[in-house]
Amino acid sequence: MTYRDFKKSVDQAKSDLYRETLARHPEAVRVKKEATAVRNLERIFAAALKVANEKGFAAMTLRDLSAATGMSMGALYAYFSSKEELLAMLQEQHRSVTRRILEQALDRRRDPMERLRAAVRIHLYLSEAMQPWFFFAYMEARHLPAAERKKSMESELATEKLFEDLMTEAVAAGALAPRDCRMAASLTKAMVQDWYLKRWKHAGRRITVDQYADAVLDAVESYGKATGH
Amino acid sequence: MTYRDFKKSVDQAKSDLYRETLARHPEAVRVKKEATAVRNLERIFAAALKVANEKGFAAMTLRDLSAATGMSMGALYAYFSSKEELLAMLQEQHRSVTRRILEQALDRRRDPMERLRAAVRIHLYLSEAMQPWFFFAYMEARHLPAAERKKSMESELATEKLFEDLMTEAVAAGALAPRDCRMAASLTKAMVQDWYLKRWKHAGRRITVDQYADAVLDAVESYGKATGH
DNA sequence: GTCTATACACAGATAGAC
DNA sequence: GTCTATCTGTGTATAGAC
Repeated sequence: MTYRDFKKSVDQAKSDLYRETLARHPEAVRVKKEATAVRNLERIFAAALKVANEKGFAAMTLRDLSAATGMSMGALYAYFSSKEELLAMLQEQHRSVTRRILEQALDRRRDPMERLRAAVRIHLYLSEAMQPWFFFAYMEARHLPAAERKKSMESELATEKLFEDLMTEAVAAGALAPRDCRMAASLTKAMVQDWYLKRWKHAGRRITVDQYADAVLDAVESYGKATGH
Repeated sequence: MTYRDFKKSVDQAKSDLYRETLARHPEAVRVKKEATAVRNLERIFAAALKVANEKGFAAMTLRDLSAATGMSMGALYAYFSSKEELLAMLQEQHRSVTRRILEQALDRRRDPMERLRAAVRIHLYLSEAMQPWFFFAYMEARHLPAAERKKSMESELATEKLFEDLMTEAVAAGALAPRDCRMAASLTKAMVQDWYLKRWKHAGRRITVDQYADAVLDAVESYGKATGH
């Protein structure tokens, strides 16, 4: 699979997700007509990510958001009841998309090494298709209230655990040499995250996500083939 | 060299650095007695890093800072003329420490592979000794005005370029197999940064900086020994 | 549903006593 | 040098007309 194929399937799934978010926050979104609500939520989320990723969520004022969406502040408050709730909605939507896409992508594969490669690749592809979301979730995690922050940490550790388990399986199957799989997974995660945290750098070097995925997988496999001391 | 040895030399250099910062901002710091100025700048910087790394610099109010330092707001303003200038002072001090320590540590070594190992290790040690500074510089870089942000990006790219050049030298000397050294340096930087960005995770696993450095260098060397396809 | 106008709180910054 | 008291702008949030 290449990034092009992947992106199509993600784009299709997107509008469903807005309907889900509406269903999850019935008390917050006061707008009743679903079509209107979905369209405006999309505008609000897109504008919020754009502005917040430039100057930070705390520094983004609701007047900024009003200007960026073309909606009045009064209208904005029909879609969330406080700025903090907007933050929670953004984080939650991000987590649910990530979970869903990763799960369904790994479903059909069996070979451990193939599953490991797919997990890394899909994670990179998804972060490319939804870069603003991933960047936002990473940078704003510490501004969440305790309960939300915990969810965010767990979600991150789950990804890492997935890498670790797949590596352990690959070792058991003889596809990788014995290693500290938890450390290997941690280092892999760091390389994957750099893709969306430093996008300007990679873009300036004209690196595509496919090339980056190849490089990361190459690093993982050569680390796993050499003998640890 | 281990982390213990390294930390001593850094601690010694620290008070010099406050005197330097004072010299660089004569118009901002109105306090004339050097000993007082150094002592209070130290308190202010430590408190600012602590609070800002918890809730973000934008969300930290000067009243927070006043409470954390035990100084009044009036007193704080004797050490900087605006919150934005405090931000610039913090970033600048971070950059100058990093530059100085890295340069002096690489001075005496000649063998390319040894220099590469030292560069990675020293970078990790320094980020450990000054974790709050590194975390702060990374997370707050995008809130800087354009000119400051440019300096910050250049400083980061310089570190990466150092890794790249040392890898290129190591390849030329036959110590590493031919590879895309820029990509290898980029991946290495990502692993190094993860050490101070996700400290809670590594601390929870009881990983020491020495162990982490070994793992990263192990990854770099096995990547550099396998033949790229 | 969306707008304009406004309430109220709290931020950064300073003046002037000590 | 440091404090307390205060000024002024701007932020979040809402009320009520359309």
